[in-house]
Amino acid sequence: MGATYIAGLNPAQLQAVEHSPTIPLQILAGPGSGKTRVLTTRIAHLILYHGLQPSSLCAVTFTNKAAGEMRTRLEKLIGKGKTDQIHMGTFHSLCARFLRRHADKVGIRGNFTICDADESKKLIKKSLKQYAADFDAVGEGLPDPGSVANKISQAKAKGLSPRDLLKEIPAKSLRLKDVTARVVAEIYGEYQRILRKSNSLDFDDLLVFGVRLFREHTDVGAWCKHILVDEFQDTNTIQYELMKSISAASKCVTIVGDPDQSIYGWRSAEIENIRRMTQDYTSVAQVLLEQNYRSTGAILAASVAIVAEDKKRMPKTLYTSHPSGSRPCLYGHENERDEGLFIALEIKRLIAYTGGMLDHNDFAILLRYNSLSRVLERELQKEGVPIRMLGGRKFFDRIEIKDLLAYLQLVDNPQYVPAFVRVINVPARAIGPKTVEQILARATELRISPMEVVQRIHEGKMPDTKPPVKRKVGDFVDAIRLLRERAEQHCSPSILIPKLVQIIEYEEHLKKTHKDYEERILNVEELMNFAAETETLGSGDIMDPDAPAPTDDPMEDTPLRSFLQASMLSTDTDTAEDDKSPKVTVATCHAAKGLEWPVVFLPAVEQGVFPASRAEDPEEERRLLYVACTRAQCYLTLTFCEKRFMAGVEQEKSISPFISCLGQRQRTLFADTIPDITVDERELAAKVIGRTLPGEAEITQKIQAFKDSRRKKPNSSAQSAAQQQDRGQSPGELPRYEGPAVFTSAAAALRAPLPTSTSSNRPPLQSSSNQVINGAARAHDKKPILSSSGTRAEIKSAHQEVIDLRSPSPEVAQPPKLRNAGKVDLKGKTPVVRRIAGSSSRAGSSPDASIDLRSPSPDLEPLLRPQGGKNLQIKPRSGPSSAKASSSSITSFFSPSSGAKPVVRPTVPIPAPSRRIVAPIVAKPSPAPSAISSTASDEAATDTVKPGTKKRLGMGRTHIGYSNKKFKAPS
DNA sequence: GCAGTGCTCGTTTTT
DNA sequence: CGAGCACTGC
Repeated sequence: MGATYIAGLNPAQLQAVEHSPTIPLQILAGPGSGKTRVLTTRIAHLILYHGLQPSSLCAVTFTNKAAGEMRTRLEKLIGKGKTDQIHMGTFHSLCARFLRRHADKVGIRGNFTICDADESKKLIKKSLKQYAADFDAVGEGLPDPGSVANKISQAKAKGLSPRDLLKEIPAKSLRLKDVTARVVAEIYGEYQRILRKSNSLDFDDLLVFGVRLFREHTDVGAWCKHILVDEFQDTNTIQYELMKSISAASKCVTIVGDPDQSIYGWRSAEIENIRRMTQDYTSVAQVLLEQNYRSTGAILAASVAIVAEDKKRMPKTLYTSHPSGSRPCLYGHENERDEGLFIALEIKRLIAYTGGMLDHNDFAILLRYNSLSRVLERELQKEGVPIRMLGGRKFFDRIEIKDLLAYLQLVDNPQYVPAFVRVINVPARAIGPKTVEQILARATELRISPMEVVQRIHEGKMPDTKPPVKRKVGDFVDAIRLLRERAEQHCSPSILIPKLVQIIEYEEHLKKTHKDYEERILNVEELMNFAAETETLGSGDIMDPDAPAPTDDPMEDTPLRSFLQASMLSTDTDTAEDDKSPKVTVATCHAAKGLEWPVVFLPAVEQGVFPASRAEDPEEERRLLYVACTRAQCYLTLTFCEKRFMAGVEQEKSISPFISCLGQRQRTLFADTIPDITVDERELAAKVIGRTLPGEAEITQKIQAFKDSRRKKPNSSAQSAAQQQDRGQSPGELPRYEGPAVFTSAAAALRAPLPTSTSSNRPPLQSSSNQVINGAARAHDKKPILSSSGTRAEIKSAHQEVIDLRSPSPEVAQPPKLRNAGKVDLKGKTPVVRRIAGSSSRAGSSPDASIDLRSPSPDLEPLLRPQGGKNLQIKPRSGPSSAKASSSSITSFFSPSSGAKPVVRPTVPIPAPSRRIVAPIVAKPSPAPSAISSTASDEAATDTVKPGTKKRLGMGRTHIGYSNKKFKAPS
């Protein structure tokens, strides 16, 4: 069939798209293999070719952002009209949507409030206090409410009730573990009762009640003819159950997943679900997408080498059609400030050396956890590199936002106790904790909501209350009542919020209670913007395709209710950003899932961070590092420090075991110099990301400008000392790290044990055609890297080198224009002012950070014309330990459980590499021991691609421009 | 009842 | 180092 939407798919992708709609399908897709494209194309195919009604399809994504992405792409394929009819969203948002409409069927009310994690933690904390005696009895203090909340959440994720939990605990045991478990079970029960009384569901409840709804009322899900689930490796048990119950009628499911990218075990995700599915559904077919279109060969090779160290992992094969490119860079620094500065300078350098082909949007810095961003933010800010923080709920977690939302929640659902408690005394109404307790007690006693209690007090129907309370409560009750009337008339939140702010005089309250009230008022305005957005976008992903026509039923959806739901279910990652100027993305590795950037930095690749010191599953941490590495298209840089401040204490750090366990292969996989951006290198990068380079003249000029800008800053210590004094500064101020062209001690230590070429930035083997990277390969040599003794001298001397190259920081030289300049506290306190969001996926207007948006088709170009020229039949590869790896059946991909169902494999020949590199990517002893400062091997490296280009530009390896001092080999 | 000060504590990842 | 916490004095 010549359908245009199918054009450009490779055979495996085509297989997945065209696979029979009636046979359950698993698409096992490696990173960058075009899974989102396959998924959307399959949806289009189901509609356009098989004639399924859009409204009979259900597409589930892991985040709202991903849903938005999918929506954008589908609109291009099948138009907005059809796209809007598809039931699309996260499991949570889908459940919320159906529960609103069928609330009565599961014993709740349609105006239920979604209780966020913060409020549920508060509720749990309160309940917990009653159990102090139980813990006293075993000589312990109270456990952390957060951990209790976690345990409850885990129970729900597995579909366990409080009673189920109690069953597993030995009665009357006094072991701490059992006492805790018992208390958790009891609190769980009590917590649920409170939620019910509040007409509220927490995040997990959305799924629990969702399953109940679809399971017990099969008519509710009867519309569903096919359900497609993305990121299936990250689904937990209850989500799996949900998928099952939604597909109960049709039994038609398509899932996409990658076991290697399973990084949500801590949230009870079960990779096992992939295997379970093959048992629960009949004749499950499986298609593997192994062709990577995202990254260069060198990046993919290093990434796969990392994840392949997981011994329990099912080996598999990945291909890339891109050339090898620069090896990922592995770089050590003395401390995190150097690290941050290094990254800032590298970003500038790469922008200059690509002649502006790359802008700030093309860079990402991925962190193991958020707190690592502090120093980084500061360093980048100092260097004038603009950043955006991606992810988290920062915006919706701000006090001023929570306050206003609580009011609105109370307006919509007067039973919701957490909101009542939060705002009954905001602004201050002289109703302190004690009074609140009395009101709550009263409510319990009378079996009414606390809101009802104050209403009665206000109306004088509640005799024995102190007179002052009655007076104070008046405004509050009136405000809520007024807003409720408006809300019921479908008044939009963008009108309700200003009204609310005005009635309760919220701005005055902010001015009185917060120093930074200006910022907070801006946030309030931002909330109004968000409300307006939610309305115009038809409430985004929570839109209901077959919503009934508006009626006067008070339980029907109001704009306010949609708005509240959107607020609770969206992170600021998926809300649009107003400032569109290019910025470097800073995100956690988790938040980076599914995204890609031309350049990725990975700071703090250290023991205790990767894996995180309290991580439970080290293999999951390894996969996380793999996920992070595979986000990069052209350049990947891992950095680590010798020392890092953690918890206010300076700690000695060593490189991550996930890297050091690679042993000698580390040297072939990673470079310890930054990539030399030659003409060829630039062209390669341009090709990989599907862009065109500016003319050489322009590039040369940009490079010159960059060099000039660096030169202005003092480079040698003597010079800098002089300049420093010229400015009247005292010497001995913070030294400034001037150039990544120098090795710090840690990097030197990396080199030390074995002499190796540091100047060639290319892997020993390279090919401009397809490469095969076989995950089954394993390193046999496992020498620890930093432990080698006798290298101290080298460390020292290299270290010395660094110090010499530093120059003092001219504090005056602040970067000219910073994001939010003026509002930002330059001392580095919370620089977050307004909603700092991710790319505007919903609007689809911002090109950054979204797969393929940037370069829709060129990415897939190689698919059509495999460089090798010939289509080779895929065969099990032979070679060291790789035989099993490439065997291609369902049984080999997963645990070889015997009960495996028939397998459908691509029967079409898959374009295979014309030249293969079979891993292990050769642990050849590296050629030139003396190569540390060798230009010769440098030349050799570039020459392999295209000779002569280098001279033209006249740059050596150390050219980098940060420093005129050439690095010398330690003698 | 409230606001300010000192203290402590602990720092993973998110729908 | 920073954000939340409890305690204190008004």
